[in-house]
Amino acid sequence: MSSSFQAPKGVSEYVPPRADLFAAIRSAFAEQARLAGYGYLELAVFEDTNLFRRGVGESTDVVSKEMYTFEDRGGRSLTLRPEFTATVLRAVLEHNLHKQGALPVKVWTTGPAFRAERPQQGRYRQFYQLDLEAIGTEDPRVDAETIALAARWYASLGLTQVRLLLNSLGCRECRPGYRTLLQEFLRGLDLDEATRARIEINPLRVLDDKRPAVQAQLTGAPLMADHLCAACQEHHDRVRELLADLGIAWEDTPRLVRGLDYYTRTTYEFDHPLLGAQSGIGGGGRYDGLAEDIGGPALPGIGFGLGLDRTILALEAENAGFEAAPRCEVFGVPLGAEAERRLFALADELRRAGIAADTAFGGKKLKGAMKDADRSGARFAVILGERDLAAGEAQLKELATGDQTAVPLTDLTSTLRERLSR
RNA sequence: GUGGGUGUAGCUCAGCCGGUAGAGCACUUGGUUGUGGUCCAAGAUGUCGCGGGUUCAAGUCCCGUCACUCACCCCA
Repeated sequence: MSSSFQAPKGVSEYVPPRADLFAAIRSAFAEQARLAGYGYLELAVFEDTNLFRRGVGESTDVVSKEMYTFEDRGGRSLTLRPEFTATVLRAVLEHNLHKQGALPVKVWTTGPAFRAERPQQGRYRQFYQLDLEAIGTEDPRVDAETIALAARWYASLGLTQVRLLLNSLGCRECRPGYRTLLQEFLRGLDLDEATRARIEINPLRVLDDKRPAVQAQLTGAPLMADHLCAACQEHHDRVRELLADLGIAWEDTPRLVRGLDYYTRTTYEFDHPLLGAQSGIGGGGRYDGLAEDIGGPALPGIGFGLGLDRTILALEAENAGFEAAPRCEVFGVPLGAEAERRLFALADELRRAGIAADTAFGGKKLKGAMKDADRSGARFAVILGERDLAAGEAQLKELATGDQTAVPLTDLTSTLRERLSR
């Protein structure tokens, strides 16, 4: 019997044991970020609507039809963040992080984002991302560093089928000319009305249309890769050289375009072949004009957003074997009130020693408490009854093998620590 | 947002041409007065997603609605 209510349409929620996996992969990312010198940010979940209008771009689908926008009691227009980069950059500028220390400012954050799309597996109205940004330098080494960080994280989770799709979208010097060239080409094709409208608003997007009928017509389309200016070409070559130095594989994907207007130069996507239509598990790129677009100084930057929901799905699809640390290693089975007190204290002592411990609650009989021990996933059960108390010992049972030995009560913690490390 | 598919026990699902709801797993209890997982026996569990309609009778047919899901679109 559930209540009269359910979570709003398309909101992804996690409960144990899946939520424990969710927390564990986020912790694994935090460690990667720390090792590479990225600081943590805790930020606003909603913003002035204009931040996204100007940052993400009016011509994008995200801004034009997918934002959760509302008016607060003071009549201000606010929007639940549909992505992280605009918020992170706004916060970095607002808190003057770019003036306080060395550039680039290296930061990361995580949490929910919101888009009003029709939900399906891997696409939710409330979804979760990891976001990492390096702000304040054009050095191609930060492009490679951020890409490598994401790739190392995927690898640390045991994922082996993640593909890195790489492209360069040029800059304010070379893209306008290419854009015009592409528009001229596209106008000559046989396309539906919505796509023709897109040619005028956001022509690059037409390139990664998935429909075969459209792709077939695109074979001779001009590509950004053939029209990069000298500086962008040099930058792109350097990034690829650095990735190769690190042994990170990628696929040059000249048709790759991302749906957010701010991207310049390096643009990429992490893709997982087992996830169907929602195969993009992460993506990012450089946004050298974004800071100015939102009214700030000229500060180049690069970063990515990685989807936690889709990463969980990828882990499950690959059966990757990454597991959260166990919630219980030792389970106390008490028989009687005195044993309950002693094992309650033992659990506390074990936890202080860094060992996950739990005990049966509710005055269960031996059989029921042993069943709880089994279900807890613990390696060891500590059984304590009148007889054992009288003898000053407890029964230590290894659940997988059934081997049971008596251990003096005073030696329990040290014995468990020793046996668990084997 | 567009076009399909599916909603039956905690989970996975069966349920024929409308006739008053089932299986496996999980769960509870017992076989075991101090031993789980295996085995044996017994038991409990459903607003058949929700609302309306047709009918003597609806899980089954019709309409609506909600949720999930597949593709497009979008992107994480």
